[in-house]
Amino acid sequence: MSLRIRQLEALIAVADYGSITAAAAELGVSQPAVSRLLSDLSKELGFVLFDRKEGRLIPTQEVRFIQPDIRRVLELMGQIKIVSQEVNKYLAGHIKVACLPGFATSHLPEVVAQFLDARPGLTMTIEPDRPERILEWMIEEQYDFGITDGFGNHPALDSQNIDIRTVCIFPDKHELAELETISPADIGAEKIIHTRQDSEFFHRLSEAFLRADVPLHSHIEVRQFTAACELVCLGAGVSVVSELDASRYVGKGLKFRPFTPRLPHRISLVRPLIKRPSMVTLEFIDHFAKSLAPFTDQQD
Amino acid sequence: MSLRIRQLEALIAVADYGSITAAAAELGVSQPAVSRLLSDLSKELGFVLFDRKEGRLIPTQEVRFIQPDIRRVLELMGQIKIVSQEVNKYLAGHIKVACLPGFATSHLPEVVAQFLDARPGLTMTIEPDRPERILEWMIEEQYDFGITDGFGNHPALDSQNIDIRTVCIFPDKHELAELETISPADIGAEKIIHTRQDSEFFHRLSEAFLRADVPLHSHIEVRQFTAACELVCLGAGVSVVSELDASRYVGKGLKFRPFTPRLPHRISLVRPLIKRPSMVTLEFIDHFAKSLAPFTDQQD
DNA sequence: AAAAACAATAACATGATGTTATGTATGAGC
DNA sequence: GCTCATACATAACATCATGTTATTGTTTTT
Repeated sequence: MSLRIRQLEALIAVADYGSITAAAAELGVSQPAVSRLLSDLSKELGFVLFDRKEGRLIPTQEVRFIQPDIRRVLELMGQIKIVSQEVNKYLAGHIKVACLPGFATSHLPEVVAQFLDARPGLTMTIEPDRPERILEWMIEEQYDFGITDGFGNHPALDSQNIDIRTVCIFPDKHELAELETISPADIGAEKIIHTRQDSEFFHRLSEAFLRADVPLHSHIEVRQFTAACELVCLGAGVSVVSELDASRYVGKGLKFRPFTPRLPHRISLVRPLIKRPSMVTLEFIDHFAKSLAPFTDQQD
Repeated sequence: MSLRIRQLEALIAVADYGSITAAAAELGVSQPAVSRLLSDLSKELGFVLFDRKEGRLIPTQEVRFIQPDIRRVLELMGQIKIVSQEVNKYLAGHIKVACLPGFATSHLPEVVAQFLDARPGLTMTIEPDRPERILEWMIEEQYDFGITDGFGNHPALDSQNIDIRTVCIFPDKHELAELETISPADIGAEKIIHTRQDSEFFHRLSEAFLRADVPLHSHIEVRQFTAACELVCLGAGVSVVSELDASRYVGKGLKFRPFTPRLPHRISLVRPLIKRPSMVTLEFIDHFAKSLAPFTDQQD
């Protein structure tokens, strides 16, 4: 038995309009077309579909019994069409993003919210974790897009590096505010809050101090720039962090100035090479990269 | 845009089997048929459906996004087919029955239960009410089948009368048990429990007493035979009721013997004439009529 | 590098679904 | 009860969807 969508549409239209002619008009086809759709359907189902009563066609009990299911089918078909078109317009779908914990709480939410706002059918998953896990996930193609620390290259990944400007942050009333830019020598006497000793960024920072022949008074070690910002606000010391994080704390207890030498903080936007990305994923990656533009000098 | 069921079936089959060839085998068609169904669908939807990975076809994000809806549609279509076939075998559907309150609690439930047992998809509504309302409902075609007191005829109704044998009931230990049949003279001294004075059955009963020149000692007036049975069990008197009801109380405190003269209790099985009945409704009416056979002498 | 498996394309048959033209039944009005 | 208007069914045919087989092109495996 082969029930066809068209037959079901005809059935419902006739049930709703009470006449084959009216149903045909509604469906935008000729009356005989509907006539035959119904007679075919009736033959296939094996029972009478309508009774005439005072000129109107009334569905039989049997039809009434299957009508709800039929309506659901038609409704779902319509929904599939709509959703497909939206997917097509890059509006619907689902994107899984893995990122560093810092991004999950500070910059990413706004970007995501804005992106989703314009795309009603779209949903996203944001999963924060350590850089190594993020790379693993990307290689295993568990996620569509990853935001992590700068790294070299991987044959299975398409990565795009972005260098975020870093700045020196200090408490609101600190006299460092009088300087245009801040160098290691300017903060040689300060208590320094910095990222983990084994991090690539701390390595470059201490190297800069070394070259300037300035001691680096390590005071507190944190994992995230955000934590450094909080501590600086509380007057615990000064730090060098990405402008991305610093700018969010302006007016909340800290100020910042450019740091020299430039020690850009490199992050990588990563996606699996093998897995063909959906259109909307590529759009989102692009959108995210653009959101970082105000904090970059150059891009590669 | 015209999504066709066949295309969706092909999509799901390929997604499930990971290969066009396997999907074609599953669908029972040739490989090129599936190939083209997919390429057509892809064109209509406007996005790529599958990626190759290690020889397997993996659905794209877009497809994964609409896959649940598609599966539901196919599932529902299957269900519609099955239900239609069951309706066809008189197994599924819905029947609305209106009946006298007496039937709703005593005889009808067993008949309905047995009927439904053999027809898993079938459901029923049982609505008890007064005879006049039942007729109204039938004329308004609100119900498929009515069980009511005997009545003449109505141009809008198809009715079938059934005469149920009536018997005299009395408490278990009553000496009436020694008689083969019971006549008005035998119970002239008893307290009589009977239906309402304005009921047709009471009219005929009192007429029988009158002809036998026996006084009828009206003791309690009830609306239903069942109530009379309960009262007789409690020793409140004797009564004449349909054998249908009496037989249900045997061993529960009463006995019965045939009553002479015969005062058959006439009930009518009614259905709307205009409304074409479903197959299963006709089956049920027939089934119900047969269930009354043990309690009838003749039928008309 | 060759063989095997798989998918795409072409050419064609058939069925589903549309059309127009026409016949038939049914309700409304006289 | 007759006639007309309306609605539905049927017939003949056009077109598109969907199937087939034959063949070619691509991957995967050996």
